[in-house]
Order: sequence, then structure tokens, then C-alpha cells
Amino acid sequence: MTGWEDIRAEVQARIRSGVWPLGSAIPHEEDLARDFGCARATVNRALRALAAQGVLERRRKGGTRVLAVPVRKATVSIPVIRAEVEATGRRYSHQIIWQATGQENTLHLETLHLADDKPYAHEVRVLHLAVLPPLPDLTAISINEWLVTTVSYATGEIAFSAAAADAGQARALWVPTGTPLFVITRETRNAAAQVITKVLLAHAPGYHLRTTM
Amino acid sequence: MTGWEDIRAEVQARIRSGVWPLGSAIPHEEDLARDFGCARATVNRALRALAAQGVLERRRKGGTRVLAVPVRKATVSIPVIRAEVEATGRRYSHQIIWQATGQENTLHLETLHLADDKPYAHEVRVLHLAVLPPLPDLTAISINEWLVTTVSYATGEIAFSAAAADAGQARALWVPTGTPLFVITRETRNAAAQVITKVLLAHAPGYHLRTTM
DNA sequence: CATTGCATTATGTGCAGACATATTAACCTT
DNA sequence: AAGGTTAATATGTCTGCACATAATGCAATG
Repeated sequence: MTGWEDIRAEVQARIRSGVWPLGSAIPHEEDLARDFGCARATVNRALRALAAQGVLERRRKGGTRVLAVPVRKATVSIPVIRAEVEATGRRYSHQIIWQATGQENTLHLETLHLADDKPYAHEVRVLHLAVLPPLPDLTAISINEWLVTTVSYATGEIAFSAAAADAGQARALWVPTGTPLFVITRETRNAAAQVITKVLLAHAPGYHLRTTM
Repeated sequence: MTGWEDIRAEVQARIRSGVWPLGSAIPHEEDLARDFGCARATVNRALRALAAQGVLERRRKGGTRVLAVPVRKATVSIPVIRAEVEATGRRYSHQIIWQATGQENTLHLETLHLADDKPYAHEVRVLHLAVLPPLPDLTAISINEWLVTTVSYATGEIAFSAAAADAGQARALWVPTGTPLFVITRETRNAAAQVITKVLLAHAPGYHLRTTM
């Protein structure tokens, strides 16, 4: 009867109805557990879920409070491009347009990803070779895919934006210069906080990144 | 010594090293618990985290398997625009450019959000009044903000894309027609799956949506 | 008066056991 | 052989208990 989802819903209802105003502290887990007639672990699970959702803020000893500014959080999947293309029933391929070694043992790569031989996305990447195992044959597998399966879980920053196609992007994607492109930039670091790679990925017009709340 | 984070790391290491190849099934929670010398609940926590990350797929009775196609998941915050603007030290304001009632008890709203009196984002919204409480005075509080604090948790779809500014967006945002804009479209539904509102939000050039992995 | 140190407190996490539930596989029926 | 029923199984979750950990404030100390 009292699952943690029910408790999450109840807590959220109390926040919405003003019983626990925005910015205020809510009772301790133990009190809530007594209120709801369940174990503290159950309350804990519910409150942790709400914290992950951006509704609550929790701090040891500080207790739990309702965020003053509610934040909606959405989880987006950043798939391997090959899988993304093949999921729509199209055939994936990629071409390395240009590559060069740069300062400090870096490799610069310009890649075009294609779906049914039509341009799908244009990628510019800098790889820091010192923090990577030897590279494979890049004509067989895309760097993107190789990295995902090779490098242990890494942290990183992602940014989404819109930008006008520059000359290189325009040429690769068969669009006029200045065309709005959906751009994803990524910076990936390994466990030791060393930068592994930086990527700028510009998608051909019509691209949408979808998710649910 | 054996926290659930350690176990998550170990499982991830085994996947990366090929002990558990992509697409293969991994042992049951009970077996893993014996292997790692911990309780099943601890293994469960670790595996659930990995499933949320997009590394594993879990099904009752079906067991746990490594996803054939690794997916990176990132959580993005969709903040209230006022908070987003004020977080950068600027002053928020908004203007309702146009509004009209449409078919089936809907309200159409065109809003401009400003930061230090400069255009920040252009919003076009359709509200389904039948599934909402009475609206407040919209000059005092933006719809966006009112909805977040008023409507109980709702599901919805979000899509990010890049688009060329149309005439209305160009005029509102002080940019030439055709300028690349970062666009967020949202469709929000209540618990009964009824559509509450649809939004198209076009951000002024320079906008970035950031997140970490 | 500043600083260090300790006790307090709320959340974070672990464990063992139990039952719930979804899903598959095996079985039986027609 | 097709189809429906049943049993087996792995995950999902709850409970009650325990200890760990971080953060806060108070107190003792120099």
C-alpha cells in the first residue's frame, strides 16, 4: 500500500499544496516514516528520488528542504551515432575528412557521419593520445564508438546550442553557409580529471534531440 | 569497504574489460552478492544505478544484461527562465506580446522573456484551460513559473533543435530573420495523460544548455 | 578572542530476511 | 501443433536494525 512511489507522490502533493512551502525545511526521515507508517528506508528512497528530480535538496545534518526554485530535470540519451542512425532504419557510414597531429601529442580529426550516404553530422575532435590506449583502425570503427566501449566511465561536460554553419560544416553537410545547425560540444575527462577528448558535433538540419520528463 | 559505488565500478570494469561482453547476460544478484561478499540489496543498488546510466538493461525474471549499444545519459535541468536569468546576475522581466483564445477552450500566448531589458527568449504557448485551475494575473508572474508551482507532477516530452528565426521571433529577439536559434519544444501532460500545454521556446543567439555526465 | 575539538544530528549506506510481481518456460489440454 | 494454464525465477521493494559520515554548534582551551 505504501510504496516509495506513493510517498514520493504524497510529499510532492504537500509541496504543491503549500503545506511545505518552497524553500522550507521538511520533517526528518524518522518523523515522516512514523507519519506514513513505513520504514525510514522507504522514506529515504522517496526523498532521494525527489532530490534527483530537482524538487528537494538534502544535506547531512542539514536535513531536507524544498528547493526555492523548482527545477525540471530531463534525462537525455547521447547515443552512439551509428546506433542512432540504424534505429531509423538507415545505413550508417562515416568518412574521415581530415586529420593531423597537433601540439602536446594530440590528434585532430574531422569526420563526417552519413545515413544512407547522406550527410548526418559533422564532427571535429581533438584526442589526447597520452591518456589513451593505442588507437584502432579508424576506417573500420568510428572514434566515437571505440571510445565508448574502450574508455572506462568518464565524467564530462556537454553543451547544446544552435550555430550557423561555417564553411567546413556547410561543405560537408551539403547546406549553405549560415544554415542553423544543432551543435553538441563535449569534453570528456578520465577518472584522473585529464582531458581525453573534445568534440564539436554539428547535425544536419532537421535533427531533434528528444527526451521525456 | 564494499559500498554500492565500488560494486558499480567493478561491474563497469568487467564490462569494459570484456569479461561480460556487450549484449551478454550477467549473473543474478544473488550470485554477485556472494561473489562480492555483500548483501543482495547492495548489488541491487549498484545494478539499478548502472541501468539508470544506460549501461545495463534489467527485466524481472529475464535477468540483467549489458546493453548491446552503450548509451550515455546526461541529465539536463530545465530551469524556470526567471531563475536562469537571475543566476547570471541580470534582471528578469517578461512581456506578453500577443494572446488569443482558440478552439476547444485553449489560450494562445506569445511571450518575450528579457534579461536586463534585452531579449532573452521568445515563447509561443498553447494552454488547455479545461485541465487547469483559474489563471492568475499573468503580468505579475510568468505562466512558466506559475505552472511549475501549481500543476502537480506531470510527464511530458521535450525536444531540442536548431531553427532559423521566423518573422515573429526575429522581431521579438532583435535579430535578422534566418538567424540560428536554439529551440526547446515541450508538451506537458497531467496524470490523466491530458495535454496541459505545448510550448515552443526560442532562445536568443549565444544560448547554451549545459550539463555534465 | 580565535581556534581547536567534541558531541549532536540527519542523512547515507549496509545487512538479512521476507514477500510482491513480472516474465519466462514447462506443461497440459484440445 | 496450437493455445492456454501453471510453476519457476530474477528483479522490485519493504522492514528493522546497525553503523558510517558530514555538518553544525557548543564548549574547552590557549
